[in-house]
Amino acid sequence: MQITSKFTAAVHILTCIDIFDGQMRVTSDVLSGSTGVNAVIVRNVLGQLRTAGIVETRQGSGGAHLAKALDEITLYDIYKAVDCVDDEGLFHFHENPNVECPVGRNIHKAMDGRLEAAQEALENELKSTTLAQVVADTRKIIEEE
Amino acid sequence: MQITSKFTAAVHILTCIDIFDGQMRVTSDVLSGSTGVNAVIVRNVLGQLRTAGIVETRQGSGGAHLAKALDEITLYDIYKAVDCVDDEGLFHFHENPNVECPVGRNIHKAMDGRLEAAQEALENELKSTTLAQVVADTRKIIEEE
DNA sequence: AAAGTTGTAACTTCGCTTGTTTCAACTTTC
DNA sequence: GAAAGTTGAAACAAGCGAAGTTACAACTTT
Repeated sequence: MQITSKFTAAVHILTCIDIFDGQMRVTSDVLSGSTGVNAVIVRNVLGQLRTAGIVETRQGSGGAHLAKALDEITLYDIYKAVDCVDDEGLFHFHENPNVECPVGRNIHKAMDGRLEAAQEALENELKSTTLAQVVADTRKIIEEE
Repeated sequence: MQITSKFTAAVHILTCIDIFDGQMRVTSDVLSGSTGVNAVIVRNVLGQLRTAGIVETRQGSGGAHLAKALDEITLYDIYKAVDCVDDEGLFHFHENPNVECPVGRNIHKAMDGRLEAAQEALENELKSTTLAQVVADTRKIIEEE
């Protein structure tokens, strides 16, 4: 099992927008070309990022722009925006533990806190990284090529 | 996307083995009854846990037993045993970034370290929790019922 | 008015997770 | 040693979600 590639695609998309905005009109077609992700999927991702207040797009005119400063966008913001995990959480509990069994009816309670803590550890790490860092690294690697 | 329920099922299974071993023969049927998970799946999970050196099972005789002390089994050991994530890692990178594009051919390098750090944060949290803690909590909740 | 772009819905494809069926190999018990 | 119960494993089916695809209305710019 893996976290949807929409997440890495979204980071890629935002990095492109930052780097190419001003030089060209960054349309969903351009972004599809760079990411290798279908243009409709790109537009879906852009839609989710727009809902989250991370980018600005408009029908007709074409070209996406960042709606926030790079260092105000964390990887967690992006991860949340593209719905990597739903309300159920990262871990999928087996669905029919037997309530007739003392373990079956209590295992959920015994585990939930620990599963949440693990998920939180992941998310805190994502919160501590900003898009500014990723873009800076990308620019640096490009310059060193 | 979610981490396979085999993980929580495995923890449930191990908890049952610890609590019921001695009182009854803890067969895959018994475990299937408590977890609500198909008995064949239970046997698969037990097989993975056996490969990892966490439980002992034998053909014919029936009944699983723990192969280690409770406090020597971490949630991470179980998570690894049941193959929650493969070698690719927890995050799924979009597969065809365009190497003609400076961002496309470098985004992987720019992100990989940070994705690994996030995954590690999750796994470290799982490493810090032992089955002993989960079983202790489960017993406590049962007593308080 | 024409051309290009976004937003969205409906459908398809593919792979993964879980369940199911089946059966050989093994152990215990009578 | 035969019967009953259990494990291990393979093969197949069903269901679900991710990603791609097609199609088109709404919008902007020229």
